[in-house]
Amino acid sequence: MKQLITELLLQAAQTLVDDTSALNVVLERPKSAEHGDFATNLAMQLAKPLKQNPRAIAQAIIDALPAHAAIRKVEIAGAGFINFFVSDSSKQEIVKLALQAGYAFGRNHAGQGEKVQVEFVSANPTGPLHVGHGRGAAVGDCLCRLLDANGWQVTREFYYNDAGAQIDNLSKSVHARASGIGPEDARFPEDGYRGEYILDIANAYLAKATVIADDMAVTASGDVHDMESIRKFAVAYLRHEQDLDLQAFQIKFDVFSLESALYTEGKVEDTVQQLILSGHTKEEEGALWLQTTAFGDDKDRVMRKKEGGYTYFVPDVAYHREKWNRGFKRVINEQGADHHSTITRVRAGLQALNMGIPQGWPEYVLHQMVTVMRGGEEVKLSKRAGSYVTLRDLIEEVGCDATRYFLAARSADSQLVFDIDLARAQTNDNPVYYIQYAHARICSVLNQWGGSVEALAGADLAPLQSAAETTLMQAIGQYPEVVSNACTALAPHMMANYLKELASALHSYYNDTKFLVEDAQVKQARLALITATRTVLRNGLFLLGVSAPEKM
RNA sequence: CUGCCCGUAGCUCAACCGGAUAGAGCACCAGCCUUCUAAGCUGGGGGUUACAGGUUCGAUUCCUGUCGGGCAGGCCA
Repeated sequence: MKQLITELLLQAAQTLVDDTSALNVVLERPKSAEHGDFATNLAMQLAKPLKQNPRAIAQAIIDALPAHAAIRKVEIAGAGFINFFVSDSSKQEIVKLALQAGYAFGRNHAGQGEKVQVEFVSANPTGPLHVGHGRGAAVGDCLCRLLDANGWQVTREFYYNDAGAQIDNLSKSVHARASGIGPEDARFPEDGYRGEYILDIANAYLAKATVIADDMAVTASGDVHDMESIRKFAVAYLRHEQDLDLQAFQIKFDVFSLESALYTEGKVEDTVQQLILSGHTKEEEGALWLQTTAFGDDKDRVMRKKEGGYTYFVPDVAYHREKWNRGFKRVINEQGADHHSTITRVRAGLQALNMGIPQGWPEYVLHQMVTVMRGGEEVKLSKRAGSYVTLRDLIEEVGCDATRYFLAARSADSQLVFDIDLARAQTNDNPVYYIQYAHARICSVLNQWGGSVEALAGADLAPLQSAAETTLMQAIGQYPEVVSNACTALAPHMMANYLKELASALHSYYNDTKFLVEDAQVKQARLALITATRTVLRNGLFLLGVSAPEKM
C-alpha cells in the first residue's frame, strides 16, 4: 500500500519537477484518523525549490495524481499535508494477508541470508548473572530474533573472559575460602570476590566435585594449594551456573568463545605481530604501545605491560580479528555502557591491522545501567562486596516473561529503574500480561466458536467497517513495518511498544463488539479479524522471546 | 577537566528520517460484568518536553551554551 501511494506520488510529481529521483517521498501514518490512513509532506518539501505556496503545490500534485481503486479520497490539510484515505476493501486485505502468511506474516528478506554475528551477555565467569546481564540478554536475544525475521542468518555468541587478572582474583578468593579465610578476615585478598557463592565453590572444590560446562567436565582435585586446579574448577563452576541462569531466561547461544583459547592457539601473539608489522606500534617506557590516536582515540594505549602480559584490549582485538576471519561482514556487539571506552580501542586495533575491515565495524548496541530498587532503596550491585540481585532471583520473583519484557521494552540507551517490589506487586498490571491477555482472550473466543480457523482466510471481510475494526486493521497493517524498523534501528523496544498498542486495539474491540453473533457473514468476518490479530500478537511476542499463552 | 548516554505528567516510560491537538501504564476521580476471560473497557483531572538561544513552513527530535543525573577516562577487565 505504501509502495503504491509512493509510486502514484512520484508520477504526479513528474509534472512539477524534472528530476524526481532526488525526491524523498515520506509517507507516514497520521496519529489521528481524521488525517487519513497515510500522509505525506511532499508539497512542503517542494515549497522551497519551487518557490510556491505548499498548499498550491499540494493541489497541483493531487490534480496530477492518477486515480486508483484503492484510494478513496485525497485531501489537503494543515500547512500542506496530503492525506490519503484508503478504500475499505484494501484496508480489509491485510486481514487476509496475515491469515494466509501465518507465522511468516511480517517477516521479510531484507538481510538476504547474509551472516550476522551478535555477541551479547559475555559476562566474566566470576559470579552469577545479575540484572545488568539480564538486560543485555533480553535485548541481545530480541535483536537476534529481529534480525532473523528480517532475513539474516544469525549466530549468537558469548565471549568468556576466562583469562587475566579477574580470574586470578577469583582463584585467590576461592583459595582463601577453602583455607577457612572469610571476607572479613584481613588475610582475604583485597580485590577478592566476597559473595557467598565463593564459599559454595570452595566447598564443592574441597568435596572434589565435578562440574560440567561447555561440553567440558572438570573435577576438583580438592588440593587447597593447587591454584591451577582451583582456577579451572572455579571457572567451570561459574560457567555452569551462568548456563543455568541463561537456561532459566530461555536464551541459547550458538557459540561460546574463550579468551584463554586465543592465547593457547597463538591468536593473540599473531595479532600483536601483525600490529607491529603494520607500523602502528611503538616501544616506550619499557612497554609496547598501540598508536590508537591515529584512529580517533584521545591517547595511545599500552598493549604489553612493562612486567609483561597484554592489556585487556589486545585479546579483544584478536577476538574481533577472528570474527572477521570467520566471514562475518556484519557483527553486532551488545554490551553495557560501562564498557563503551573499549569501542574506540577495538576499532582502532582492527584498523591498524590494515586488513580491509570497515571503520564502523563492528556495530555496537550499548545498554545503559540498570538501577535496582528494593524496599524503596537502591541496591548497589557489587560482585566484590557481594551485594547482589541475581538474574535468577528476578526470574523466580517476577517470572521469565515479565522480566524479559521489562528489560527489553525500554530504549537501551536510557537508564532503567527495576523496582523489585513494584515488579512483584504489580505482576498483574505488567504490560506483558496485558498483551498476553489479548492473545488468550482471542484463543478463548475461537475455542468456544469451535469452527475451522483455516477456513477464515477465505471469509468475506466486507462487514469490517466500524471504528474499532478499522483501528485494529490499521494496527495489523503496521506490523511488517515495525519488524523492519525495529531491526534497522536495532531497537527491540519498538516491538514491545507496538504490541501494547495492538493489544489495546484488541481489548477495545472486544469490549465494543460481540464476535459470536447470529449473522454468519458478520461472524466470519469478525473472527477472521481477531484471528489475524492473534497471529500478529503471537509473532510479535515471539520476537520478544515472550510466550503467547492460550489461557490465563 | 574530557568523551559517551540521559533529562518528557506525582512515579515508570513512549513518540517511526524533524510533522498536525506530546501519548500509555501506575496512582487519583466517575462509570461499565445474568451474554465470547473485568489481568479488560469508557470518560475525567494532571505538561512552559530541565533552562536559554539558533536553524526550519514546522523542533521532544537537529545545532550551541548552561544546569542536573549516570557511565567511562588504569601498564585493571
